[in-house]
Amino acid sequence: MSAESQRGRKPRADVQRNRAALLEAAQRHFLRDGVGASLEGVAKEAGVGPGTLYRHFPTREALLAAVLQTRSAELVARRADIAGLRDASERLRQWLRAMEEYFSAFSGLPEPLMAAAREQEPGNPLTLPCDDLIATTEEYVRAAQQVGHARPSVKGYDLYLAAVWLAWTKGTGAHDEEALDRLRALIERGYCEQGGPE
Amino acid sequence: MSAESQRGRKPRADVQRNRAALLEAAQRHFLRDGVGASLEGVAKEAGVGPGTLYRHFPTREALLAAVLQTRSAELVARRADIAGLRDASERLRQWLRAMEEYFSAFSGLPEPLMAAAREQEPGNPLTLPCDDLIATTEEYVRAAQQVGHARPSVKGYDLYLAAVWLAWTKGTGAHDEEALDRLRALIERGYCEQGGPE
DNA sequence: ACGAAAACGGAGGCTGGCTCCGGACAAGCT
DNA sequence: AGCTTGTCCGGAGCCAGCCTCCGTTTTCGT
Repeated sequence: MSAESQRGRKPRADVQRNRAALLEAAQRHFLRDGVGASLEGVAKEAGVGPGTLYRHFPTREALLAAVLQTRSAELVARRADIAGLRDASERLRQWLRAMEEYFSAFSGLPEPLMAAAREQEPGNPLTLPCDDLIATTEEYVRAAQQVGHARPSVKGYDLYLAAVWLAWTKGTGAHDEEALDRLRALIERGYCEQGGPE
Repeated sequence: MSAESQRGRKPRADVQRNRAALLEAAQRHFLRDGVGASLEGVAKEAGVGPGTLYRHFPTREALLAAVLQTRSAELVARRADIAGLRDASERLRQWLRAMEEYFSAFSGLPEPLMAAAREQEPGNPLTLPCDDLIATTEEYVRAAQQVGHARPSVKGYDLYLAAVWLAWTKGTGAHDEEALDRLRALIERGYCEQGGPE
């Protein structure tokens, strides 16, 4: 645990303080203005200069990944809830909903998510967490397939993309909840074995 | 037809020339750099100043809408081809493909498309053409429903959103053609009546 | 050919991203 | 405590792109 923090010299106090302040300010700005929020504004609100921000987080994606890391507690909580469900198909459905909500945290989040999924070399700090989510989705899909509730041709990646889509539509397009429900139903009929949920 | 061009005074020659040059330059830039291309660059390539560009097209969306208008010949050609098909479900399928390809013309096009679908007041120049496409989709959907090839609960708007999604995924995410095919199949199973295309 | 109306176009203000380096400051040693 | 050293801070500054305003130029009608 603390073995890593002792490697090399020592962790300076102001570094941790600034990092925490930046993360908090960034989260607030992302919540209010979306992922395109002004980084200068974030730095100002955190009480540091732009240089400090860019040293801690060289790119917007790096900052975003760190903030998302902070919020990942949501997802692990959801996974715990999901584990209690009996039906594998219900677990898959709830997992997709959990991802969709997670991706809806900040307006404009789906774009960098897609960009991260594209890159093979992890120059993008979002790539690793995304691959992790895709792998998790794949597990849920496999379980649902084994009980005959998901078509064999469906991949975890497909449903991950579908979750990103729903989040994107929610944030970008019509905020019509009816339309979103129809879209979710459409996706579900698309991956379920003949006949769908009913 | 020409009644409008004679109303008031007359259309100046340089206006038409500049407008045409702007449209051509804009199309080239959008093709190369996506919809976020530098408008200053467009103006420079068209051989006019920024002021001229903004007088002709007050916003980026207005320019985009005009360029898209230019390209709509594609779509009407596709509609003519589609009209020759026997099966209503095949017509719907082809129409969705046609929209998907049309929306893939410029990288980043899906975002303004979604933004346009959201607004009710047509301050956005893209809103009208989009509503037109949605209405057309609705027609194809109705026809497919009447021969029992599409579920009654599906709306034209849903499949329009799906087409935008596919274009977005193609442009933004993995360029994996296999994955796109799986996504298309998923959508299709989602809107078809029990059993899907096979 | 001339005058008025319309259009041009570039200078310039503004915002936000990103860099670079002189100065400050914390950690450890004596 | 005081010093040394290396890290870290932070703002001045540069660049790119958006958009506007107004003096100048072009065009059309007579």
